[in-house]
Amino acid sequence: MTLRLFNTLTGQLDELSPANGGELRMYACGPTVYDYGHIGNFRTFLQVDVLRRFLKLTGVPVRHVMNITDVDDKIIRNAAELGISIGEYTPKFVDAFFEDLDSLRVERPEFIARATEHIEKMVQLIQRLEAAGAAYKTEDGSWYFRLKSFPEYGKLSKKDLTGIEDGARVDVDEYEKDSARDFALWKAVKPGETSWDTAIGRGRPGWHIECSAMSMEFLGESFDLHAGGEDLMFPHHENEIAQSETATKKPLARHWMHVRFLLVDGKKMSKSDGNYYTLRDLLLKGYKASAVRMALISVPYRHQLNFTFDGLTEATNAIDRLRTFHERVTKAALPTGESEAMQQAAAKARAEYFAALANDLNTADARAPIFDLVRAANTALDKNEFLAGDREAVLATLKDFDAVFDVLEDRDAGPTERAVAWAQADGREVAAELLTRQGLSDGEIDALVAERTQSKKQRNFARADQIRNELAEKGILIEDSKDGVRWKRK
RNA sequence: GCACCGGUGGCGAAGUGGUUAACGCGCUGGUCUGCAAAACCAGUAUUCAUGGGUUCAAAUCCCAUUCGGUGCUCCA
Repeated sequence: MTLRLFNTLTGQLDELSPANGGELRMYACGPTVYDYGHIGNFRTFLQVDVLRRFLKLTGVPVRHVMNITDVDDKIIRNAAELGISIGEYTPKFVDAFFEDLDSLRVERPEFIARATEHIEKMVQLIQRLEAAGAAYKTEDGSWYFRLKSFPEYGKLSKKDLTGIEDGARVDVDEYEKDSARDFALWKAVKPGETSWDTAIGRGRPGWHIECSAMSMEFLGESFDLHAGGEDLMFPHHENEIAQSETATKKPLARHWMHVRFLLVDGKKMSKSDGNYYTLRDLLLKGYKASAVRMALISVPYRHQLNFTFDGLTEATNAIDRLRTFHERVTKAALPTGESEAMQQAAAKARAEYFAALANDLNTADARAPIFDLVRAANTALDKNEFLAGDREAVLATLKDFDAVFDVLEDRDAGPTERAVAWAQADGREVAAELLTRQGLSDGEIDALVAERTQSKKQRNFARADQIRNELAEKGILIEDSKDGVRWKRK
């Protein structure tokens, strides 16, 4: 099954497959590590995760590179305010970023490329551009890309810049540029700023050059897919194309994927509007990492997603349904044999699931057949028509579902515990409820559940209900079934 | 201002010319249960922002209106 993915460059759904057979080589823009990641960042990384997981599920090996921008204006500014170097400033946020990715179960790209570790490659690329007549140095020692040297500029974002007059938006600090739209490749050193002493002078890289240099380093001069948030389309990706293609005379990437911004409560997220959330904020409000993952994944990447707390609750409950079902199918005592109906239902769900994802990663559509299967199987289980031979077929379909969604197994305690530990270490307030929930060990719960079962046998329902209520207060829910008692953490 | 995207049940969200408008959450009633929970069953949009048009046929195409969002500048 071949994935048909919207290609920003062509404006249509194009099949995505490795140009040279073998690995699919992709580059996805990563974070600028000047602060903790917010849910908008993570929507993009999660959607790219969906993409790479689906590729792997369909048998396409992936060579995925993500950059870490660990030098830029904001980082320099923030570090300066604290009176420390950028090398002292960024590690905390790099670590936090990867911890958050782990919490959200985002797979690690095969390669992580840090801007500050590839300065030399960037310098070489700028020299190459200079040789091609596309880069020039200004009096202060900065280097710029000459936009006029790349007539195709704007082909990705479909912008026609020919009609835009120079001077309309000239930045007064940049009067030395040949043209107002020429963009920086290298910024001359300023007093007190981090800089590198290089063949093209002392300074630091412009933002766009790192991606051109590092994608070339890890993926070659032309590769299969380049992805990122929609905001990066212009100017960032447009500039990457200009730099790379001018230097190599080859298409940078055949396929471009852009993830739409999310809204929070119907508005663009911003700190001043008070609707700005990091992953940690949500975990500390008691939401599960899996629910955040589910909520951010369930709306297809090309659609605006309106993030709300109701949406997180919905995701939480949907996951509960799936997990409850998964456990039921796994553990139920079943009559021997195979039922034609269930075999077919599992196969149909699987086929529809794959078809939905292959159609431009339609995650919303992909969920539907899985829930259809859950209902059909629950019904069969209730009627004792679900047979032992059906278990494998249904679990196989769930496994394919989870290969992309990755929410079935309850691993939510870890991220929440980490968030709590981080908040306490950081001197932040932690809700008491969150702490009490962590108060009971599995063994203690098992003991209480056993006592309740015993009480029930003795028809001491008062004691049984008392135990159930006590556990409920601590976020533990009990469910009696014909296959025994099970409990789960809310 | 210019450009783009979208308005589908209480909420989220599929579906982009043709069976009873997926799926999830929620809500109501029922079955099951000592009571719950889970699960299942039934109900919950005669209708897809509004008005007009094209067509044998439109949520799906066209026009207008309206509302919301985004981009044009750092931003995932």
